[in-house]
Amino acid sequence: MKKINIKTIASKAGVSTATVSRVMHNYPGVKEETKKKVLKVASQFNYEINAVASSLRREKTNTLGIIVGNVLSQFYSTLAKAVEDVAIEEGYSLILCNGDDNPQKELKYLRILKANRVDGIILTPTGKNASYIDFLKKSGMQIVLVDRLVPGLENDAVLVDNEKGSYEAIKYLISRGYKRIAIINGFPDRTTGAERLEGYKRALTEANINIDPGLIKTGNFKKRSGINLATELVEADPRPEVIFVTNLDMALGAVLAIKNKGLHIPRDIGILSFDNPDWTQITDPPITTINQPVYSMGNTAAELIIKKINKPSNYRNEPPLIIRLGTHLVIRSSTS
Amino acid sequence: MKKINIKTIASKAGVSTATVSRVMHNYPGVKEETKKKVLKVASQFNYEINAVASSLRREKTNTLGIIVGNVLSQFYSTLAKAVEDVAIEEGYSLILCNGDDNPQKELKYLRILKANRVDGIILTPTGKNASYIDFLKKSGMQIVLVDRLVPGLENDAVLVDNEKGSYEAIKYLISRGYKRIAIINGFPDRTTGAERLEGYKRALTEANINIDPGLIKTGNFKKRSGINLATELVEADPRPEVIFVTNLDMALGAVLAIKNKGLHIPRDIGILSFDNPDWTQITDPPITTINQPVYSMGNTAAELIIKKINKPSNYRNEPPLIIRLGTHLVIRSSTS
DNA sequence: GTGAAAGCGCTAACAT
DNA sequence: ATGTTAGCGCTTTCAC
Repeated sequence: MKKINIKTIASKAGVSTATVSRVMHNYPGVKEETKKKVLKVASQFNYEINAVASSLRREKTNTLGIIVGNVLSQFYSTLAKAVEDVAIEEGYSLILCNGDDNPQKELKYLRILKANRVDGIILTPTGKNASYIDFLKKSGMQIVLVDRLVPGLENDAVLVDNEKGSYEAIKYLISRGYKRIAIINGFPDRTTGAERLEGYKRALTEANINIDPGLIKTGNFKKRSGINLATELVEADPRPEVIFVTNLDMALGAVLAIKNKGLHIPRDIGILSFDNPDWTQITDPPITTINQPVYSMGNTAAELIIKKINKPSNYRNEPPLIIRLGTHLVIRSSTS
Repeated sequence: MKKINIKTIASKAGVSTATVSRVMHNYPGVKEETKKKVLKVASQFNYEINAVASSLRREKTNTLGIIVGNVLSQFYSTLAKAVEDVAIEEGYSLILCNGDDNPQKELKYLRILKANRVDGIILTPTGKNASYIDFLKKSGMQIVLVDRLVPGLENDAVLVDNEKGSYEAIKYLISRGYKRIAIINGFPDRTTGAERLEGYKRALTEANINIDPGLIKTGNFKKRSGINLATELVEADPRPEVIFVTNLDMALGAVLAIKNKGLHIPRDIGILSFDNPDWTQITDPPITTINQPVYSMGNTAAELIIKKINKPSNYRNEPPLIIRLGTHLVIRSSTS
């Protein structure tokens, strides 16, 4: 089948390529009759503007890139969906990249997205590539961070109030009589990790509970580390009364480890976790969680980046816009 | 900051643009010294080939499109991850589209991907746009279906043996003494729905159990319909002894509905579901599931499409390649 | 081993 | 209201 391009359509419709272009983009000032004629030919041939050529010429791709940790995690897939929903609404396509929370991979993807001249990048950063991100910004790329910040980089971001979320959760635990409260945290060099630990410490300190380094464990936000660290905690003597886990992948691991030891939640030990997908309702027992507005984060980030793309001048001399959304505690029966 | 393109690099390095192109693509036949010089300048400027221009010229974008139902569902996000893993390995980017199992949206996305001149499309089809998909194929687009087929369209596909998966599951239930076995199925016009129902019927028929239309419910693969249909089933008199649910989103709904009625699983009623994410291990009770090799499906589909892109002639006169992967039953305590 | 130049398909400024 | 045309940045053929 021979190639159909704007010239084909133009000649079949007896008009110039400029007119075809105008019609396809629904520009005003084309006679109704001409328009109809062109559209008819176009649909006859199932013609679509070649977005590659169009992007080259306009220096605009109408494409966004998103780099997430790993879409296998419900947190990130929700983020991706939220961004895609806005993108499609606004006429953008979305290139999906799984950075695996690996700084090298992140850098590789940033370069790929740059090469593809996406109009903007939404990034859940590892925290490591500040200088390259800065270079991208200087060369005109729009970037919005989600969930975390990059130390040493001033950039717009949409996040959750992690410190407060943690603080309130621990305060709740204390109010329920818990004293030996352990934490399984993720990477402390991720701002989420650092902030959640801060909230934990603040709540304990305010309640005059000693901060016991033996109760602070550091994992990598993955299930495996939840299993390992929960096992360590549970084997300690005395064991903690409750474990606060800073994301659900690790919490899943922790629950598995606890059950594996034959212990009962919450009678023998309690569990409280960040993140709140549907299925936490039907686990044994249903898990008390800190609900983050994940979809809203993605949505907000996408809307922000599109606004910035459309009117970069509005943001040029502004300080970085940091949007913090609130969390809320969902009390279920994994804490007594 | 002024724009850096191949000309900039060429002039700074004192060579022609052709040479820069050769170096950037690591073509042979460039003097080592020239190469070094060019690479040095390129890295100085953080230069990346403009993929948009390159794509236009080569008529190849090194981009794949994937249209999934909805990445919020673990099934689809796993698929997306599997495809992305292969894509990046092979030097492709991935455009993610959430078709929401809606034929109109699917068509819209197919057009967008066409406009973007992706090299191939991986699609979990709604089953509805056979003629447009056929047109795409005729205009040279590579397409691989995943999980389902499109009636009336001959196309390569990677799926699971749904009929057999269902059949074995029901046979297992019968062997455990269950007789009144209900099914909550998804869209019967999706091939997955149809095939899973077939397996259910075959197992019952073989065991000389009457097929009771009152025990066959049809939903839309979403949680809400799981809630509604399970409620209907549970309120019936006599109620079924076990419900076979054909995906996990609906099963989650069903579990919620059953608990809401104060019934105990599996004492009062059993549950068995397609799909097997990690968390089905820690639900109350852990759910007996039909494990599909979702990641392998995505992987296989991606590898296939890239092979087809690289050597379309190998596939030109072949009959459609239908790859069926096996499932296996994971017995847990939601069935007794 | 390297360079010159045409052209991929489109858009937008300008001309009519 | 519509047409003409230069040029976006790159790749590749052909020439040297």
